[in-house]
Amino acid sequence: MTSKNPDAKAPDASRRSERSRRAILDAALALVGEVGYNRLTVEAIAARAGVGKQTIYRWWPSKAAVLLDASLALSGDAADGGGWTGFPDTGDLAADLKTVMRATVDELSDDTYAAPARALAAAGATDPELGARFTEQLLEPQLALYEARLRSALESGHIDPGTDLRVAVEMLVAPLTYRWLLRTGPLTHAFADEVVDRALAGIATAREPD
Amino acid sequence: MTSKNPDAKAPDASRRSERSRRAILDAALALVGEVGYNRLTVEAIAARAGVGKQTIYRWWPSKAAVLLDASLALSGDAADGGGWTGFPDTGDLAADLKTVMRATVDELSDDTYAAPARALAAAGATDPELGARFTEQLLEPQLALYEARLRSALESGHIDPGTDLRVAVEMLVAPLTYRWLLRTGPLTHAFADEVVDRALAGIATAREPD
DNA sequence: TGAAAGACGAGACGTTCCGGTTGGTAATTT
DNA sequence: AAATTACCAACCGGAACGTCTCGTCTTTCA
Repeated sequence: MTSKNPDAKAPDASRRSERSRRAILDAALALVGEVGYNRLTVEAIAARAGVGKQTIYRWWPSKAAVLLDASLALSGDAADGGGWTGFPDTGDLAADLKTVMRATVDELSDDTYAAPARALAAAGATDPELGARFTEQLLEPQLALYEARLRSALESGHIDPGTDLRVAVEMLVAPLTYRWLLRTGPLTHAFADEVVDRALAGIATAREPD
Repeated sequence: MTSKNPDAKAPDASRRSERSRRAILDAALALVGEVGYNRLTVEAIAARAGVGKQTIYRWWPSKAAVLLDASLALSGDAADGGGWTGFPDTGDLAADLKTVMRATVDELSDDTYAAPARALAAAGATDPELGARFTEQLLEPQLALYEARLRSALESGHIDPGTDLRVAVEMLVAPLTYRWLLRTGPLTHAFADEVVDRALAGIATAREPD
């Protein structure tokens, strides 16, 4: 597992088959939605993709890594397509946050996107190395968008200057993720709105600036 | 796996060996701390406990179920021992919450307790049935304690009467769990304090009552 | 008190899947 | 044209699964 073959022939990336790569990622996404992460096997991915197992093992160290790449490609496609890249900034912080967090609720309720994300979050919780990559590559970019929006609000005086923005971001995002992963309650737009309102009350400046 | 044998002879619980049961739970807890959840096997649990595999399969449907029972026993022991059962209620809500949440931070940083909890949370995220039992039997009792304390504060006028206490509880607990599971930052007493202060600001009454 | 029932420890069994390897094929480079 | 290299397919030991069969021991009941 951990021991690398010293004669490991570094594969030539320039000769890599893009067709196979896409087929593998697509198959992984489809299968994790059908059978779940635990029953997901490299063999099944290879069979579904019409690919030899070796082709998978050549380019990825584990099924978790395959799924991470697949999710990255998925979110990349979403960004290229209709999805937003930047955070809305209409000047109304609460409204902007609700817009995004409602969209997040919808996303987490859609199994096409949620199944692999859930699988990765779970796998990352017990596998520190994978968890680090998951958090860094998928989660942090999202959190950075929130933080940028909050910084904008802070600079325009809507947020208490003493606020730790990182903590503020997590207080917004964590309740949603918590309910989603642990299923402690329904994940609704109303819940998202309530979280935004309560969290903002905790960091807002007492009066409207200017 | 899922199909139950129709001729499944229900084992007679009254004849169950308490000695074996404890040995199995202890072995499961010890092993999950040593090798982690992924490498935890039923065979190893049986060997460590000095027990036949069948004895495990007779009483539990999966290794996850074993670990859940083990964790329940663990938290039960903690409650019987030095642990607190009721929530502190000194009249100072913020102080009481910080006391408990700092203790939670310490608990989540201690691998004896955290390793099985992390494994269960992860397994429950992908296995809805297990997740439901985990949430219901381990999580909800904890959340209920928080909610009771908040209700006390609400009745004594320290909290806005319009507050949804359930949401308030999750806004307190979720950030801690989030950092713990996803490792987005250090899990410290300072973080717990900050969360309490910010969350309370969002639900506190504007002035001290009476 | 003796026999039946049932849980127990130990471990063999067939299955599934893993991770790695080999062989033959197709495609690109030289 | 020849060599290189990724590709697909197939096969191999090993690990763990879940089921099962023993012989032993305790409990229950006739």
